Amino acid sequence: MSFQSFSDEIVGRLSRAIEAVNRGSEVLVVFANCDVEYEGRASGYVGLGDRITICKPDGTLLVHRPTGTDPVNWQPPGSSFLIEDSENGPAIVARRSNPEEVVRVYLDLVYQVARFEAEDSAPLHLSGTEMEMHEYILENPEEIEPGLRIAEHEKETTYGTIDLFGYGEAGHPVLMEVKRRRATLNHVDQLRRYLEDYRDTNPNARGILIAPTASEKVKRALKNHRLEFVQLSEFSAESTNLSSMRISDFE
Amino acid sequence: MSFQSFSDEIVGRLSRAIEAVNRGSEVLVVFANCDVEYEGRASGYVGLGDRITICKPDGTLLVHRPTGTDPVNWQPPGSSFLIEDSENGPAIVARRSNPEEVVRVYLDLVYQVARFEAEDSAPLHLSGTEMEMHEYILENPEEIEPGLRIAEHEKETTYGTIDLFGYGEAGHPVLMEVKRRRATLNHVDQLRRYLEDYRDTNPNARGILIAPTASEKVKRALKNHRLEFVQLSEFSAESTNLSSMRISDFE
DNA sequence: ACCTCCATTTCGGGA
DNA sequence: TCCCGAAGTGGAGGT
Repeated sequence: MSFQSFSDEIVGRLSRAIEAVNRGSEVLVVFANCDVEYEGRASGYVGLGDRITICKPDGTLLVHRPTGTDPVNWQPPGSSFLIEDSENGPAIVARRSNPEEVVRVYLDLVYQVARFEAEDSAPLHLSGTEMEMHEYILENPEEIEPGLRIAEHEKETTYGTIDLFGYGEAGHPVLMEVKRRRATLNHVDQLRRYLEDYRDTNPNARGILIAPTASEKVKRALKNHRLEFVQLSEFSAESTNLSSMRISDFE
Repeated sequence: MSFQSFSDEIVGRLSRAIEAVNRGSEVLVVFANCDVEYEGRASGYVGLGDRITICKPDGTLLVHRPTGTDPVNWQPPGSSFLIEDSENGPAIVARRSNPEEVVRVYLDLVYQVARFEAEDSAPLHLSGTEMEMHEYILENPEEIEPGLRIAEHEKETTYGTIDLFGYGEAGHPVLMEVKRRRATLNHVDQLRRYLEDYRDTNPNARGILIAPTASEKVKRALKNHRLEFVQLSEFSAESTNLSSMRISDFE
């Protein structure tokens, strides 16, 4: 079998498979040695290597190396696929507009082509998010401080959304920024930004950063700006034993 | 063929494949109807659906739905794999510590199992990054403003790293924060934070946010804090035609 | 190991 | 559509 005929056969198989992907009915997975070219918001190139290319029916392209969580190249949902038979051999092309971007996977050697008629409509249930932390605090404001009364959730202001807004025991407004993981200087900035408007009119307005942990540097930055830190690590489902939860707990 | 024997056969094939993955020599890709359980920093569950599960030799697990760029569940590099034959059928288990996390892919129906002895050591060359923007400004400071002299790149301070630090024509210190895409309020915060120390001792210290675009709100926020905006969209490789670049330009 | 910040971030929600 | 902020963010680079 000459290279040309091999290439023709592959191109035919890939073209038929890509049609099915563009119709929205199948996932295409190609195991191949390839190099990849990208141009769009940035531009890039990665030389020959063994990779797994996935074309999803929603127009997502993924090119995965044998290492790492993130694809080495990709195209977000909404792209359209095309097999180009260039002089360098067949290439999987994924193109989108807004922004104009194109990824070309030049197939040097195709090991395997797999088509997968996949159906998946199950919702993902995720627990331990920041939103759940909000809800926990709404139901247990005393965990933040005695006498705290929470008046608003996701309060919109000119310069962003305050996670939780309320009033302390002394009646002063309290702005709360909640983080589900270790607080950073950025989070301090965020809280300061929200608070600015309030302190203009009410110098006694308070700001509390709520997170499971914070470095000394972050705590110092908070102090310098007359902001407070409240540690809150355990919330909601933390105590429930997930090893005993399955479908029942999520539906 | 009874279900039991089917399961036994699959478990055997998967176990042998997982061994190869843990040895670091192969990628395993499983096309299956499955449900997935995750517990770690958060916890989650997604019901039955057709998905592609990828086990990489560096200990990365990916579970991909037929839609979306991101996996519905995953485990970062460093995890170790195991086939568990539970009462619910065989499951691919990926576990890691620090943080302690586990993902279980319960295989309800396996359509296909693919093993891929993949070798990939090609470096990724990416162009159009923020670092390239820095370099462009270092070489063309006049694009920011006439008379600007840049003294330091990535200048470390107590509260973060200043992208570019220099002196304006009048001799005042100039702090620059560079963004490769549209500037946000967060970026304004970042610049303000860096500038605070300087304005304590030198009220004439200036701050410039450099980005291709910024919303009116961001520009207003900058003005309110006596900060400046400089638009810089074209830099370095923008003019070079990538359609004519291939291996030669990257090596 | 911690800190900091970029990313072709992606994704979701609201105006 | 843009804007804003979370994410099980991941990943790199420095200390």
